Amino acid sequence: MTEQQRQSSRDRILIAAATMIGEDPAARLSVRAVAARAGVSTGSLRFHFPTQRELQETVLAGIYSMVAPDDDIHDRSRPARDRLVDRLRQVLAPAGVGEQARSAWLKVHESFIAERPTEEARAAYLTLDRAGRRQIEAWLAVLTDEGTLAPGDNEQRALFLNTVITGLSIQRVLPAEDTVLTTETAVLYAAVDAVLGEPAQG
Amino acid sequence: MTEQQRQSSRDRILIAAATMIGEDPAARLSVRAVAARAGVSTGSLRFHFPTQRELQETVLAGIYSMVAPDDDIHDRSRPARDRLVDRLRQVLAPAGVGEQARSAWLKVHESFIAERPTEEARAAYLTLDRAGRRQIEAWLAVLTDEGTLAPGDNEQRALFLNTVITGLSIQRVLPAEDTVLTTETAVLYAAVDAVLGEPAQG
DNA sequence: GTCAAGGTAGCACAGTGTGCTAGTACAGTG
DNA sequence: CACTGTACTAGCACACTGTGCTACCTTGAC
Repeated sequence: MTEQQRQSSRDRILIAAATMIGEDPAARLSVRAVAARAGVSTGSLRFHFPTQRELQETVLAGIYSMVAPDDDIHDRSRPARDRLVDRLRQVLAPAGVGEQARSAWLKVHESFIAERPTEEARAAYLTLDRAGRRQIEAWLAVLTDEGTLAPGDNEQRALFLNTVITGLSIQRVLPAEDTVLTTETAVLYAAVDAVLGEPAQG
Repeated sequence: MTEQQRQSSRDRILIAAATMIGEDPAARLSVRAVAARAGVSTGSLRFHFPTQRELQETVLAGIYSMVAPDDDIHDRSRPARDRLVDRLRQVLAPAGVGEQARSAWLKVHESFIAERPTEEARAAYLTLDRAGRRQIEAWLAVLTDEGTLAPGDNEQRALFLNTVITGLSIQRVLPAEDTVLTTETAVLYAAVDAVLGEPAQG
């Protein structure tokens, strides 16, 4: 039962933390709060997650790993902003978190920045980047079609959202106070609300 | 001597805090540390600066005003969005363009990403980053005071704008189709409009 | 003199993250 | 069977954090 116990305890912590984030995206995820919520001692929590940062990053990774199906953008039963945020999260997901994010970025840096990139590398990046923007544009088109998003320059909007995504992914690599976990969701919604024309308010 | 006492005590605190920042830009400016350094009790510090944030902002404002006067943000003869965009451009300026941007980024990369950063480096970046956000927040406060910007969570708004700035500065380094400059302005205005609550449309 | 402010000192409280130790359950091994 | 090492848990202790509160002391006005 050791294995089951280990899983169940670690999972209980993660579930508790994720739930707390779900209830309040700005939740602090403090040691004692999460431990109490999970019905676990602080020591046990420390055992599974040696540092608080580690816990928060794991939770964040968990949120992003819940992949939604591609056609999720069409699901009108959910608010458009939620759907769009989910899609953007999917774009952001490969960036990873913590150490993973760092090594992922190192590759990008190596290929496109460190040495003045070759024309070939440049072209490769451009098509990749353009593909990302087109993808975002496609999602926006869906929302426009269903009337949720006012007709307008979706290319421009996609460009804007893409910039926000880029900023967020870099902030995952650079040092941060607590994990981006608490702030990232807020920023994503702010960006989406800006595009959807709703009052941008945190 | 009341006036002199008040000034000297308040000033001693500010001087102590500024000195600590000078010695170590990553200083945390905690209540007890500053109080001890200024030769003052924590209670006295609390009296002059009811909240710790207030102290930190005052110190930062003092430092910033020496470096760069930001009068332009007050110029009501120009639209608020233009003024704010200008200020953000100023933040973005040190990032440079083209080759300059590349080498500037290389330094950041070297210090904070390439090697897993030391705790010291981490802290240094954090205070730098925080200072930037506070600066943006200060500008937003001006707009709130003059009634242009609806009262709200300016900290959150600053966080959002900061993310956009980060994204733009990286996009200056990464390969781009045409000059980023044409699209950059549009993105900046989109972000600013999002914060100002105007219909976000380029 | 009396009184009220303005300012100071310093403790108390509720938090925070992390380290440490004692104890438990269980697998593997003699 | 006993023994041992490992995985895990519980819970306290420590050194911090920011803030509220009370007691005390000047100092100036009346």
